[in-house]
Amino acid sequence: MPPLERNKRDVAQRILDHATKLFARHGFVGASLRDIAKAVGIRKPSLLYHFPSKDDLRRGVLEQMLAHWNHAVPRILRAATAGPEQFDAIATEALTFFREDPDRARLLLRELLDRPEEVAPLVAMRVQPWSKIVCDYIRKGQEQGRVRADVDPEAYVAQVINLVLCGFATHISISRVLAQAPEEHDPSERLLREMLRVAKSSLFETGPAPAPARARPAIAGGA
Amino acid sequence: MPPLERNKRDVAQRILDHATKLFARHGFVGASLRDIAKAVGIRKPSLLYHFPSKDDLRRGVLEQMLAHWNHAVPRILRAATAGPEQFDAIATEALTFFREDPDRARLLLRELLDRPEEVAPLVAMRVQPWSKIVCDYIRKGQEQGRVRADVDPEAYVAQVINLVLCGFATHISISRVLAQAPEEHDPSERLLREMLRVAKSSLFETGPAPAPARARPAIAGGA
DNA sequence: CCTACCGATCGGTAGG
DNA sequence: CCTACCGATCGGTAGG
Repeated sequence: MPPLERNKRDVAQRILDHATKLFARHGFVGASLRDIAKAVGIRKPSLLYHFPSKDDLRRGVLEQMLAHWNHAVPRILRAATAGPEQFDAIATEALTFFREDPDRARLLLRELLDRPEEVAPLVAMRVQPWSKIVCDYIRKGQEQGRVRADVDPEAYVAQVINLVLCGFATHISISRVLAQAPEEHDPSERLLREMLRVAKSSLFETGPAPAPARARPAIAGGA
Repeated sequence: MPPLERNKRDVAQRILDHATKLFARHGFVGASLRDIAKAVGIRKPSLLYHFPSKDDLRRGVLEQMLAHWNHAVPRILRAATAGPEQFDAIATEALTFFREDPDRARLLLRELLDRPEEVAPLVAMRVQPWSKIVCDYIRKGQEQGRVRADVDPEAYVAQVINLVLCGFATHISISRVLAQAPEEHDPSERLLREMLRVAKSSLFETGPAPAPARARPAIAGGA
């Protein structure tokens, strides 16, 4: 690639990054092209050379985030072979995506609020493949009796998405609601642990709770 | 109250209602005073007579919503004496608040995203009293062995708030993600049921499963 | 990548 | 409650 082309791509990348942050923080209408350009260190018309309109920039930001998600999915699914331990692995992996940058959750939530008709199918398309896999595992787990019979797989996945998305997007605010005791240092740790616990215990037949030692002979479980 | 005063209040009320809807749909910056005034059927300067600035209008909208919430709380807490059946009652009651008008969830979520520092303490103040009560019931339930020992009461309440708030705010979008089978009529029913199930089964020691009848003598509990 | 400029729309005011 | 008007800022263009 010629150095000029490379340079152009770098600038576009920096624009996308700063736009992501400002859209997430102030919303699409709340973040002006001037502000974004200033954050990048260029003038507004220069920004409009890379992205012909504000809406083009918005789509670019959304696409980049979904592309990042696509990149994280294989790593997530590699850990998905069901069972309580694997659940922790897949969950931790999925949480990492938003933990890396909470602006992702905020941006996605804003887009879902601002343009449901446009964004929902876009998200659905990206979610469907791994949602399908997770649902299949849930159903298999139900047949084996590991997973609660009353779980509605698709609806369960939707709830977990809600939990994670909203949890990260508002975790600052919700932390404060929680932090009535000001001596607490990082309430988000507590919130994250409980988020995981809720998702997990509502899925599996029996939680990891210390079973009341009913003196049951150990069973050599099949794979 | 003189008829002129009464008329003024009615107009202010209609302004608040339309502002709530438009703020919820397009966000605070995305909804202009002109649009709101037009929806009410008056001109912009007339609107500014009732609410001196756009920010005054925003605070008015937020206050009205929190006031509505305060009005609903006693009804909710009346159903709160813990136990699996009461859980359904209190949950249904709480859901009614957002079901009456999903714009409430959208508005609150937007405010939490736009102005976390300002809104979080405001919400915390309104949530604290009943959150405290619910947490006490959870702890009592834990002592009695009805509620899972590994539940973190405050964090659990935060997760349920997330679940409900985000669930209603984005239920249109999330429904579409779910509705891969187009023959489904109302996916929101499925989502709501699963939302309730997740909240419930992650709280109680054993789900609504037939308890193994341990023939425990009834205890006349003191206050 | 810039300066200079465009019409449109924003929240808000004057004055009645 | 209105008409008329304000400066500021918006997204976007011309032209280099």
